[in-house]
Amino acid sequence: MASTIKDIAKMTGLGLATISKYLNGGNVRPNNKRLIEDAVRDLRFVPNEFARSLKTRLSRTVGVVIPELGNQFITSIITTMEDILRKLDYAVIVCDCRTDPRREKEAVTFLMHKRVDGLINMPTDSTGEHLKPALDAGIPIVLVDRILKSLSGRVSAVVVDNVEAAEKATRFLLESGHEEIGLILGNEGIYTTQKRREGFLNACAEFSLKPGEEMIRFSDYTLEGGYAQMKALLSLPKPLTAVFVTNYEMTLGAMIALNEAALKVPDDISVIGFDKLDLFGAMYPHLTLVKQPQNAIGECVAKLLLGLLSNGSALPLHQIITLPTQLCEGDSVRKLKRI
Amino acid sequence: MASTIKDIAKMTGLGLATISKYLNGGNVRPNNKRLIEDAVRDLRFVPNEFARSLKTRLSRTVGVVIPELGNQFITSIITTMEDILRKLDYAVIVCDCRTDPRREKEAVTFLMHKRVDGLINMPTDSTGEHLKPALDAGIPIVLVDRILKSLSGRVSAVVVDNVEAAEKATRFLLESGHEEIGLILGNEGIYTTQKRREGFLNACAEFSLKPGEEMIRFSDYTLEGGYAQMKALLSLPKPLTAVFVTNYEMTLGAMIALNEAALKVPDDISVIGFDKLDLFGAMYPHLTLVKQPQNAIGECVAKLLLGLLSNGSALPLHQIITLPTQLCEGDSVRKLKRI
DNA sequence: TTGAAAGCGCTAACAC
DNA sequence: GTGTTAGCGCTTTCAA
Repeated sequence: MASTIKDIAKMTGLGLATISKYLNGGNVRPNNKRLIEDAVRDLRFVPNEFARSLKTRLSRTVGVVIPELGNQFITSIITTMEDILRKLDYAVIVCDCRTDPRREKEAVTFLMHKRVDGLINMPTDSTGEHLKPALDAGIPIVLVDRILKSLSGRVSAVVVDNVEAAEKATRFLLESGHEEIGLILGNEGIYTTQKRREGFLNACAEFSLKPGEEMIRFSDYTLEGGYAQMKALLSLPKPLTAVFVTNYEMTLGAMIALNEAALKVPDDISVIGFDKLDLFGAMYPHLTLVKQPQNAIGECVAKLLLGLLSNGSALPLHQIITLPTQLCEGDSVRKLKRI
Repeated sequence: MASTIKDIAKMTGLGLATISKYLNGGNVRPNNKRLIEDAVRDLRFVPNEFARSLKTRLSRTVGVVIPELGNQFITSIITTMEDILRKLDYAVIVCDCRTDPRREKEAVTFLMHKRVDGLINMPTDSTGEHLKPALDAGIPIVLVDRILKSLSGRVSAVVVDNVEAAEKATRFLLESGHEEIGLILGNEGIYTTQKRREGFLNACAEFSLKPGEEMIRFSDYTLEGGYAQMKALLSLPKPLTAVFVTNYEMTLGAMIALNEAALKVPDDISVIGFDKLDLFGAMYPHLTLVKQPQNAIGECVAKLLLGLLSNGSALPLHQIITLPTQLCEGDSVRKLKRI
């Protein structure tokens, strides 16, 4: 049987309140402090979180709802967040909703039943409907990588500047003289997809270019998807001189498709990829790529939520943090003309 | 303020016990059942898990301790488990210990403080020291993909038949006439690495072959690692005719290295990879590979734990479940001789 | 600074 | 089948 503060009270002769106070960082007489510490050690006392939670109504637990665990961007963010949160004694409950809005809604309900103190969500459902119950219950929410207009001002969010990222990458290709540029995007309708598409089109417009719809491929942010769409791009009547792939998995897939087609990068085709500089930077040719600050994103999300959680009953000041991306130049883009 | 069963008692005129009983699946008079159901709906009653846990000493939560989130084998298993467990109302707390035994031990302590009902662990520490406290506390444990001899009989485990898997793959290469076979393994000292190495050597011995140490490369189960070790293998004085890569990420890395070296599979070199049939099966050439039953592993783990959890106070019957792998033949192995 | 006492919301004897 | 009651182990007034 595990020991309780009652046992400590008995052992030290002190009252429950004193012990509880000390355990929660309050001031007690040095002598009593020693007494309690000794008893805690001797009895191997560990506070019962159930009782504590029942009283405080706080679980020291946060829920994370994501579309898919098997994605390096998502897992790297979770790893960072989890690290920070666990250090502060917050447990992280992960719910993979498999890009299914119904499952996503269920996950939110589930986490509310588990009485999480806060919610982190990379939304699949773009209506934000699934978060309403949590919002009504006053549970602080931080969105990751995606913004939900319908929830504006009621949740915090951390995103990167997707439009600028795509503009920079596309502009780099255009300035190198490329005009036949393929674009491989994620799921249509998703925030990042829209923004990256927007950035791509912006840059093209700057150069008075209007890429055909067949050059802009929607996919699903998976390796298989990137592979398939790259194949599709290669089978286009008018050959591309360059391609911009907008996440890590799809970049990998696209590279595999290029290798299979025996196309040399950048001689036969130029490529700009996404994320995992350490990896793509180690390969030859070094891939030119858009690098998202994944660690910073995870940190921001964790700290934003922590801020909201410690905010007490004061009404939360929700913010949207936009982080910059970096265009890391490698050797995968051929200069078709002098810049 | 959330409603409680007291509110339901007031509203229905029933006693607390009746309501609690009904809520936990007990029998009540049909009329009262209706009464309670109506009240639950009207009051939007949700049982307070804190109070329930305090009383039952059960958290309906399980902890998962893994070496790394960014690994497809691990995340696919977690996804499957999480799905099954959540359906039964178990929350899954994930702790990524980054292949660090110290962090792993901390994770176990953390999860015990959170009072998880059970523990799932893909151990980094091969002594099993980190699990002792949980074992002493009587927390059911299921090991994934690795066995800890020191904990024999005190924990359950789900593994695949790694020796046989490596034997089959290696034998396939040998029977095709290959004699210069490279092997890319995971971290030295890890269970799966040892077993797969053993299987490889077994098969070689059957053919009276003793591969040089330089052909057996230890790595770390990452894409980067597979890439680097493939490069190393390619720089060996005596060229290989085949290579066997023992996980998904390293297979991907090895393929990239081969592509960079402009080596054609299987003409220049034969390859047997690991996992993700859907992916490697879509690529050309179709990779011949060892396929682990990832979903079945996740299912077994979840069900094994569930079994232990519902076992009540009866002393648990721990078992080791060994699942078979499959050798899926593609076009990536060249026949050097008629079989 | 300390201690007594109330109570968080639920479950589970136990008596009816 | 139902209701009364006594906790589970903690925090937190409040008075000393």
